[in-house]
Amino acid sequence: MGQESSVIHDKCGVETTIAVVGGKWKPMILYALLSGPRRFGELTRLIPEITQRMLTLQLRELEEDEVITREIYKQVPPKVEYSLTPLGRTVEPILSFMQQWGEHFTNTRATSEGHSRDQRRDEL
Amino acid sequence: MGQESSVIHDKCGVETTIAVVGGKWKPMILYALLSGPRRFGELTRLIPEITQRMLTLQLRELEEDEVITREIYKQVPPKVEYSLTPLGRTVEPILSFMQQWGEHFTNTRATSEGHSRDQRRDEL
DNA sequence: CGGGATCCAACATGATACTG
DNA sequence: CAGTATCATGTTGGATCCCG
Repeated sequence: MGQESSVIHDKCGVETTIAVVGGKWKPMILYALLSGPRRFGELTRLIPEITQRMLTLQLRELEEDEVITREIYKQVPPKVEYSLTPLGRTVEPILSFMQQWGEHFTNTRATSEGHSRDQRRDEL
Repeated sequence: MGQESSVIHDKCGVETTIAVVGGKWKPMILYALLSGPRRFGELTRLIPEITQRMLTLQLRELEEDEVITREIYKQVPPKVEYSLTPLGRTVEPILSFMQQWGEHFTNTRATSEGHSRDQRRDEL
């Protein structure tokens, strides 16, 4: 009883996943960290389009989510290294799945026809 | 040569996936459609918090991405039905993976400690 | 019933300059 | 080097009213 419409209160893990690994920059940041610890400056060079501001903000969020760690070496000039946590390493498979589905999606649509909603997701 | 920094131009499928199934409403809409075709009014009842405007916008995007179809029955009062396309049905597994990773993430963090970034993703 | 049109608030992101 | 601070803009979502 009470399932009259079975309303969806599906604040599901999907949202969580998107919140943690989604967005414009986090996938690239995480991808950059898969190969090992990186310094702030390295990340800006690996992801040239990102601003310092956004990199800082995204790194702080990832850190708060315990997906990465931030290690400060007390020295001059300053050195800070970012690394994936064990939890952070579990993102690799999910990113991989999302990547694959995204490519499948793009390929499927590319075959049958070619119109696009925003600025062509497959442009680069 | 030329791979000096191996810059990440990873406008990868991850972004595509997020663009198609991500966001605040699309997962719920897709979930609602997994069980079969739904009318506009049904969807608003299944997802009470969504506004008509957002439901319309999201449905249009999903339609343009060929994830769903929109069938208009010419009659009075008007009747419109939304259904998943075959491509749309392929989202089920990826949504499932994202769901599972999101729950794993939440559980992992819940055990060791309890602080949160935004308004607790696991609140409901 | 199933929207479209308009206006507005909130948030995400960008540009630029400055600092310990 | 690794940020912070400030300001401007873009994008998203909500509220409300109207229409075939």
